[in-house]
Amino acid sequence: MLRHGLFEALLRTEPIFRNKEVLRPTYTPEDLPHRSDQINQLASTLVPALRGETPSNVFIYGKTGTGKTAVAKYVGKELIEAGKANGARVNFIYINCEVVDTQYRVLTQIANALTDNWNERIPFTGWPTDEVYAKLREKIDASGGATIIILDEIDKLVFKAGDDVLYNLTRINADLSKARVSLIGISNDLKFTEFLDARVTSSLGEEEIIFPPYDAAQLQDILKQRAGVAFKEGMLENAVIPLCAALAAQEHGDARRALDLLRVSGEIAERESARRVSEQHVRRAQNKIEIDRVTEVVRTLPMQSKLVLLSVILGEEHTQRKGLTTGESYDTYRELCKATGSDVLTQRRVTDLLSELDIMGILTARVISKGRYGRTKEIQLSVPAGETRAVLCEEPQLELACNARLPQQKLSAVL
DNA sequence: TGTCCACTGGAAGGGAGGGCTT
DNA sequence: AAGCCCTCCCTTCCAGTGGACA
Repeated sequence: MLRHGLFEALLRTEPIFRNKEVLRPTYTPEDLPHRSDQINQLASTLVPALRGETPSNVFIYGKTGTGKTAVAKYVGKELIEAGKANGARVNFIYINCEVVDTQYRVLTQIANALTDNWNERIPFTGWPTDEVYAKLREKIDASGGATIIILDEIDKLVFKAGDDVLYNLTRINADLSKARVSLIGISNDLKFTEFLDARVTSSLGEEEIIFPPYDAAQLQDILKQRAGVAFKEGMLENAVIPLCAALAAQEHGDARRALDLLRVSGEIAERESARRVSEQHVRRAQNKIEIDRVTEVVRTLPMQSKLVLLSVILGEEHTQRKGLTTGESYDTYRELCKATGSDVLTQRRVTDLLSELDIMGILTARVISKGRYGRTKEIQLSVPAGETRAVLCEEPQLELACNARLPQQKLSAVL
């Protein structure tokens, strides 16, 4: 039967958002509060591009959600404008190395960004790498002026493909006659520089810009600025923005997190047809974001890790207490493997899988000594059992064990 | 005080699978 | 196609250990 007025009822409720898009991480705002130092620093490093000189390469470092990408894109946009106004040719190419993560793809991406003509594009596979490099050189030279290349999440590229690309790109100026290239590397992980050739490190790090985390007050400013555009007038209770800022400040001052919180709070309020967004909505949003994160992590776990995790959940259920020993969870795991027809790994391997789950924050495992009764790890689930179990149940192989459970007596005999 | 439990976690190495070169 | 190397996942082996208990 059709429910009449299903959408009418929803449409009648006053919308809370004016423009939700400005709260999304992909949005680059016109104005970046508390980042003027970094903007100026980057701009003054790049300004030689407008004078026909070669700008230094720049390395940008900062934790997630500190505005690195936004600042780089913002300065890029301004630079192109200034170039047009002053008759200087400036190319600005943004590459996210999490997506474009091999030498071939990076070079192709840059070359194709400099081509308007579809027929001249380099195919996504097929060419020898040195030929791509030669073509790229030719295109950069043909385009002339300055070409600024942003390599975002550059650590991902180095881990995946090594530093050959960076080595080649940092030396490309020597092979150019009419044009100049400078690189901006962005990373939230400093460790990756250990894997770089010393020549690449010194060349890439000619200039360094550090993005410190935002504190709670700065996050409030950011939220206020965006909330003004995102929400309709008077839709936020006074406590909402300070709370979002405080919660995000606890998590290493991540602006992305703060904006997510605000957006999800609004969505929850809207779904409930609430008149305004309240503190309660923020708390619920915090909870929802955390559960979504866990759900995503658990869903993408390899099969054996899922088995180990499920055996911890089942083990806690059956023993009716928090905190299992390694031996207990391994016994449950073995039963579970038999019940699902999976391979049984050794205890040694399972301890490693447990440690991995510990590092991911899905459970906590700490070494305790029970004296006479040996030394072991005490393993506790640190995520909601119900939701986690529901995600594990999605796996066809685990569905039965998850829902129908293991044979009761068999398990209790073991435990 | 020494014993001994139930492990921990390092080291070394096997083998499957993918990618690259020849 | 063959050979080689690398990475990942895993096993086997084993020395080491905190602290309750005799």
